[in-house]
Amino acid sequence: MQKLNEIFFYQLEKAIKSYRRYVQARFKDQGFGITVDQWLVLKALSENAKLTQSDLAELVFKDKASMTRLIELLVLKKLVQRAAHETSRRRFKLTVTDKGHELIVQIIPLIKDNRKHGLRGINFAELQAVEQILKKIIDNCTN
Amino acid sequence: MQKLNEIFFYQLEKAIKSYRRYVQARFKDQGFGITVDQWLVLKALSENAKLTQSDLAELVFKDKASMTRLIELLVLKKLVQRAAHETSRRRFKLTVTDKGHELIVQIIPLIKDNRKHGLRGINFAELQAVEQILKKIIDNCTN
DNA sequence: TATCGATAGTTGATATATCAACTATTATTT
DNA sequence: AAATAATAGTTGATATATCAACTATCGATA
Repeated sequence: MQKLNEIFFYQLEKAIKSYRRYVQARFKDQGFGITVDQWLVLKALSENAKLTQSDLAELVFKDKASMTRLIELLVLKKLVQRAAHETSRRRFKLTVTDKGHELIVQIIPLIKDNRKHGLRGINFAELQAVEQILKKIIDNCTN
Repeated sequence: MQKLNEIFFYQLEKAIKSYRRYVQARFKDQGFGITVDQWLVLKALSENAKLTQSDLAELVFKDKASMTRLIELLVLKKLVQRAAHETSRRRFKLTVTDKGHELIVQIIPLIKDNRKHGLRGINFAELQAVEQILKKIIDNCTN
């Protein structure tokens, strides 16, 4: 496997970081005052209101402490609301506010465009193939 | 391109983060008191002594300020030495110390094993194919 | 060679991530 | 039911990243 495996993970890192930077820069350009991670959490919450902070942490690969603070920021920005949970007093009920939903609607075209831009010149079959390999890597590293 | 492109970058992020965590955990287990980024910088320096701090920053996708501090840490750990540059008074001459070289020698088997582990079940052709696609993404996001 | 823009690196402020220790609550076991 | 384990989330300490403003030096050019 020669030298390729030496640079493979490097390229992997470079690809995702380039994409993140590109996305973050466009968020900023277009006046969306949130980070990529905040966006991911907001989106996840809007799709499933039952997610706990721990779930969200796992979802974006951070720990619970980081999630506490990330959500604090979303609340400060009035994009998410924290309220008492119906059944558990340990948990919180996290709800996307109207302002949050508005932001989602406004940002989605940009998100779609970002993906399109990042994947320009790559066809569906290729994408599928890469995804399978990414899954193998994830599996290798988490078991 | 259906839903796949929605999750593609997510998988990409998950793959590299899983790998990083795996590597960092093994560094810790085996008593190597450095971070993955510190390792990358150390390795790069050992292979090319002429690299400036700015070069190194670019190499590991950080800014110059971060690199200043990362190198401070490598110096504190006595793995790298900073000295006056022969020709330019703006630059520093960064040298891997004996202790640094020793660490490199000791850590390399682990590095190789990590790569092997992370890429288990993936053949060379697949790896090449993925790499081509990663290059496209990098190109798309940096131009 | 004097001027001026570019470059190498640092610093302080701020943002964010991570770890360990902790509280409060809920679930499980005996 | 009481004891214990597991879970959800927070906090403080620390590590690291990023940004903008800055100093010093170098290189190009007029």
